[in-house]
Amino acid sequence: MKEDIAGLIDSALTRLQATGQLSEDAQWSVSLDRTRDKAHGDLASNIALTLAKGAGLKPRELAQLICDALPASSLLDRTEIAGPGFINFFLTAASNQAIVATILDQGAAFGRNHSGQGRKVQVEFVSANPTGPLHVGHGRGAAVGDSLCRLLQATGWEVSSEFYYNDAGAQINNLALSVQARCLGVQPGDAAWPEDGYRGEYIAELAEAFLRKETIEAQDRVVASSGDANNLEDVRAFAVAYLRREQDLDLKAFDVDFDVYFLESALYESGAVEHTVQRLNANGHCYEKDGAMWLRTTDFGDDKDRVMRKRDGGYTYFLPDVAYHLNKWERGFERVINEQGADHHSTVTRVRAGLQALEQGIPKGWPDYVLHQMVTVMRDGQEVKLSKRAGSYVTLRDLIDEVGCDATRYFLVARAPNSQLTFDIDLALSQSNDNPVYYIQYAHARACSVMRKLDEHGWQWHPEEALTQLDRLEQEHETALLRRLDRYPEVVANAASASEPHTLANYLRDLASDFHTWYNGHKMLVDDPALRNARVALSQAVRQVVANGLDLLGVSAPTEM
RNA sequence: GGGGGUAUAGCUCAGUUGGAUAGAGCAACGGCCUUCUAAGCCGUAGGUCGAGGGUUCGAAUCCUUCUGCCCCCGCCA
Repeated sequence: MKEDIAGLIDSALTRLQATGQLSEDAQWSVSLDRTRDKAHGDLASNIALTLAKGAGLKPRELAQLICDALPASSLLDRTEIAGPGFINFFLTAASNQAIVATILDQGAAFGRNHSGQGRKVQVEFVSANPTGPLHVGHGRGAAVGDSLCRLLQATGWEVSSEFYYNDAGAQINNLALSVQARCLGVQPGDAAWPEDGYRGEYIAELAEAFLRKETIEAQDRVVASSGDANNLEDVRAFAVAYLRREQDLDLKAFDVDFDVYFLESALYESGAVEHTVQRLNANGHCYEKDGAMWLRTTDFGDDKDRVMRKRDGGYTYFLPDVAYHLNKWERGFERVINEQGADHHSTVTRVRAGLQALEQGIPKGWPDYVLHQMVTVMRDGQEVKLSKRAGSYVTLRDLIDEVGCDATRYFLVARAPNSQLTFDIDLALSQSNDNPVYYIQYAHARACSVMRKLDEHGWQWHPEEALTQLDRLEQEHETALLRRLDRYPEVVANAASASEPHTLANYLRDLASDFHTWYNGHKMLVDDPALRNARVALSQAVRQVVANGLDLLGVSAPTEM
């Protein structure tokens, strides 16, 4: 639709060039905006404003010339020149109504496109180390990352989702020591409790399971406990498997899964870390200082150089990070999106710098990052800071158990990643019009309910006939709804390319609102068969778009509530 | 001190990538259920878009300075 109108403007301008009213070397790219105010028509262009100066004309005069030169089109009802020189386009009712046919025809495919052209993209998200249950921040990462995957898939990319975790570093050692202490009856606060030990209740549960010699099956491993608390290696292996399984279950309850689980330890085993060091060294970007080996990341935009190999001979996390991303590049992902908490933002420049230092032809701004800000959980107007099991933070599981998967996902994905998020438990729980999740789902359920009622009346809906009767959709509320539906493909495309799933959440809320307004004001199941057919068709089109959109957010679309 | 993010209605937040009179929801107030689900709808009220300067036909949006809040600045991840 938009392209069609843009094409008309284009030919008008070319015509003006031919008649000499516009200079031969004038250049333009037609921008068309959907209008905010329906008094301004359906689409508006500022083309006359941008070209007026070069043409030596007043914007409104040029606008008039363009309008006069527009080719005739059945799409266009009329044009108006408004304000400083905008051209407003009023579409014919028929061209607005046609969207219903498109939606019913394309069904679940409506809104999807092929702009990704099957190119490979990887989305890495959550990537929590197995040292405890997932917290709300991981939940935000999971909701945003998973929705991003769905959006990229919907726009023609070949998507691989990945979870990276460290199963061997200092934090894991700390975990093992904490579990071991619990096994030996030592509690947080005791003199023998390890420094910086994990104090949560789950450590005690883990210790008990270890002593009971349980066998743990996680997504990527099976580990049987030896029950020997003196063997720290046994404890470590068991603890990692135990917490991996717990995180798996949390993610499953959140309806999120991953194509690949990638272990940091694998980078050591395969020699990738060593290879990366050699490569950086060979390129002359390293130096020794204070007994450590440094990478001169300042050569690549970092604000200070970074240690790669510690004084004790071990590597910092930075080096495996670089090796890991090199590995991603070698796997052929021309696009990689890392979804992480904003507290990791300092790694962005560092990793990119490390990749540049490899001199492998990796693009400067690669990979992409989506960083989400902190989540605050509120209940009864008070900030909730702790969960009993985790000790120091609110777990994702707490939220899912309390408000459900749908509401949790929606709330965590409905805000711009880059803004701090307040998760209001009372709001997420409320089954009222306060709650946008139910508001949107209710729109879907209502449309389904209409079909059931239709059946109860003994009526049939005739889709093919309906498509010839769409001209009966002439109410103002119906026009608004049609215009809204028409926007959906652009919303999906934009949410995917800008990595902003929240814009889709907002759209769905607006769509639901338009639908409820219409539903409340106009009866669908009227006696007039043509009108009834047309309205049911519109209702079904809305149902389809709501279902398609919710699916991209990972939220269910119930048929009744 | 340095870096990043952010600041929009009393509250939670949008704002179609620079467009026309800045929008929703909640909270407040007033209406609508013998009619397809009231988990809904309609109306009223609410603003110096943190502050100053700049860029241009046009700025909440871009640049700059300042202020507040959040995050990071480890040979932890």
